[in-house]
This record gives sequence, C-alpha cells and structure tokens, in this order.
Amino acid sequence: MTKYEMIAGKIRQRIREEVYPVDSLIPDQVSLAKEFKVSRMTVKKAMDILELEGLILRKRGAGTFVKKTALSEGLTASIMEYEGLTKQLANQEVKSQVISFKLDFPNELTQEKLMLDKHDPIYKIIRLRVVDDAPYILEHTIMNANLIPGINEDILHQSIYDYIHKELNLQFGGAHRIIQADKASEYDQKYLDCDEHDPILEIEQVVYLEDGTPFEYSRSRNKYNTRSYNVVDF
Amino acid sequence: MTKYEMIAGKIRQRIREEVYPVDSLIPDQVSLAKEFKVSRMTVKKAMDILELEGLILRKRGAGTFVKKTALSEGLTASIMEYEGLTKQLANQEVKSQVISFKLDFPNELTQEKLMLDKHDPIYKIIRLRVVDDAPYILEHTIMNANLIPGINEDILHQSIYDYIHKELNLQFGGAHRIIQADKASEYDQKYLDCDEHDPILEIEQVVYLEDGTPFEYSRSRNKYNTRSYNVVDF
DNA sequence: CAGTGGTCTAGACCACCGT
DNA sequence: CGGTGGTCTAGACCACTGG
Repeated sequence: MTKYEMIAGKIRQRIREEVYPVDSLIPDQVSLAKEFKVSRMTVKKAMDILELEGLILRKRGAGTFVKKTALSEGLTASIMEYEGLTKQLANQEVKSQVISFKLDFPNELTQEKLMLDKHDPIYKIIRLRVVDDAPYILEHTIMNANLIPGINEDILHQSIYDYIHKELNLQFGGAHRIIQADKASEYDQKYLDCDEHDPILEIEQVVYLEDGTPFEYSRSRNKYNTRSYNVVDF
Repeated sequence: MTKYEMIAGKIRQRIREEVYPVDSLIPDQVSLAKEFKVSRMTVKKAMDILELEGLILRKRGAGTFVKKTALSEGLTASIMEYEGLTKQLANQEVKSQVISFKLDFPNELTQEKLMLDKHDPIYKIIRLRVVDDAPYILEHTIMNANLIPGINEDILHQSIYDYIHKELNLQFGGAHRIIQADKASEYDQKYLDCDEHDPILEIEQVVYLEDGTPFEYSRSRNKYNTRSYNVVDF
C-alpha cells in the first residue's frame, strides 16, 4: 500500500463520515501535507484518485470541494465491470445450463472481432444462466481456443472468467460493448421464458487481455424487464 | 499546453504512424526524458495519459508496450459523452419537434433523482428528435428550473446543452445512466413510427453539473433497430 | 544482477481565483 | 494581492522482471 493510497483512503473516510461535509472546502494541500508528514506531490496524487472517483472537484486558485454526489453514490466504480455474472450476483445462486459447446472455425465477422485467421480454432458456447431457478441470460460466446485452452463442460458450469484468471493466469485489459434492443428470436422464447413480443436487451461485447488481444466475442440476451445496464461516468 | 501533454501527443503520433509498432517495446522513460529534455516524472505523466487512453501497457521491471488495440480503436474516449444529440450527429441534419413544454412541480421519483423539494419548479419537456426527416428519439426531459432558467421554445428547437454551456456558463460533471429495453407505449408508436410490438431501447439518465448538482432527469427512447449504446472501457 | 517502471521528496515557478 | 492547485525538476530509493 502506497502513501498516496493511504491518504486517499483517510480523506475518503472523512468525506463519508462528513468530517468534510458535502459542498465544503477540503483543507489545502500544504496543510494536508503537513498533517500526513508527506510532500505536497503525494497529497496531490491522493487527490487525483478521489477526483477520478468523482468525490471531489478541484478549482485552481479556489480550493478543493466535496461534490454533492459524494455521499449518494453507492459505489465509486466508474463502469460496470466485465467480471462475469458469477461475481456480479455473488449473493444469489447462479447456475449455468450448457446448451451447446462446439469447436469450430470463425466466420468473417468473428475473424474481424477476434483478430483471427480463418483457420484458427474457436469455441462456440451457448449457455443459459439461471438465477434462483429462473432463466436469466442467454449467452452466445465465442472464444479464441488457442488463447484460452482447456475449456470443458465442468468449467462452463462454473465461471469461465475465474478459470482464465486463476488457472491460466491471464489478466483482462478491457472491453467494447454495444447495448441494443431486439425482438425475441425463437431461441430466446424457448430458453428465456418469454413471449413472442417481449423485447430483448442484448449486450454484445468483445473482451480483451491486458496486451489488447481479443479473446471473447459474446452476445448476452435477457428479457426486457429482468436486467438493465448501468453506467456511471464523471 | 503542458509539457507532458506535448510529449503524450508526440508518442501517440509515433504509435499511430507505427514508429513504435503494435506489441513492441517503447523506449524507456530515462531515454525519453533525455530525448525531450525533461525530467523522468514528466515522461511518466505523459505515459499516464496514454495508459488511460488504452494505448499502452506498462510492466514494472519489463518495460512499456504498445497494446494490440492501439491502432484499431476508432476513438480513445473512454465513454460515450453526454453531449446531446446535436454534437453526436454533427454532420447530419438534426431537428427538434417540441411536443410538450410545461412548468410543473416534481413527483416523488423526480424529487429524489434531482435532489429537489416538492415546491421547487421543474420544466417538463417532451421532444421528438428528427434526423434527416426520420423520427429518431423521443426524449422525456425534466429539468431543475431554478438551476437552468430561461428555457424557451427557441432553445428547445436547438441544443439545450449549448445553451447551458455557453449562455449560462455551467460546466457538466458527469451522468448516471440506465440502459434498458421496453415495450412500445402508445406514445412511442405515435411518434417513433413504430409498430405495437417493436422493442424500444431506453436510456434513462441523470446529468450533473461539475459540483455534483443534478440538473436533468431524462428518458430517451428509440426504436430497437435505429440506435445502440456503445461503451469502451479499459 | 542490470534495467525497468513506481513512489516520494523538497523546492521552485506558474496560472488562476477571490478579495 | 495572498492563497490555491498545477507543473516541473533532480535525485533518491524501492519493487519487479528477465536473463
């Protein structure tokens, strides 16, 4: 733990406990540097973190203020993470029903999305995610099989992301997402317990490793009134 | 323009022109500091920018690499901005048809979303955004009338955001969004040229000023196959 | 073990805001 | 104008990676 992280933590706590109330001026960097016995640069780095989290507003010549939203925000995470469902719904029971699991070659769209050659092998996976015994999300996933080897039905019943992280020791680097509405296909109707005219929310995404290699292209579909996509940005 | 922004710009250009190709090692910070005749801290700050933009990957002990995605990304902006339609579709002809424009008091939901008292006045605006003569988005907007005074039909036909920025001199500070699918209401059907069973994509958002004061609560609805919501994150 | 990036310092100067 | 935050420096030490 670095000094600036410690200091950011202390200030964050003071904001939450309203020692520094909403809309008020925070002590200046020189005073804080003295209090924490560090250089001003270190205090500034701590403030950089809090600004990224959306807790404070800094004005040259005026000072640093606590934002009105500092308390009301549930979480500080800037965007919904691409951690997979298992982590997002940690408290509820998430099961996975494997509908289809094949090895195949990529079509043109997939070649482009995953930066692949037409002869590179891919996994084609269709899973139904079930939460508390109700169908929740129908996931069509395509993965680079050379990059993520050794997938089997056992893993598919649990968390693919855990496997990639902990077994293969690969780090994630980001994702591109397209969120759109769509009509229910027969597939959706069959597995998501929905009507012919129920709207579907689809999250199409490409997920990257930390060096920028795309490893997954997926479309996650759910019935319109079961799930939304949330974004917080500052 | 600061030194570290200049340096970030130069390095960014070298990456784009493949002087530093994808997957390659960038010269170390000490060499770059010498080349640009600055201290190493300044080079590091430049690198901080490029990392935020998702162009590079830094590994302690190893070096700094160009990410595979550095070239393929259209834009570096981390999230779609809340600039309003007028700016997003700068090249196309965007018109606004004002369907309804009233002054009113907030209901409970609005009081909560906009941090208002029940006696605070609000604008209730319904606009149809028309692009190239086709209906595009139906916007239900509620604004804090004390915060954003002086709105009139003239402004509603153009860009409210420009008015807030340039006339009122207020800066934006962020937004919360919920993206979801919904069934078409009679209202949607009437104005968006859609069928009873066409899915609707709705973006519900609260937009904040830089000090965290919420000033707008809106729901933007469009037919399922006309618009998607895109997110890029690193 | 050499070389990398990350942290931290003490101090300097600058840009900006309010009075 | 005084006080704020932003930038920048030169140098030190540390943590980590790779051969």
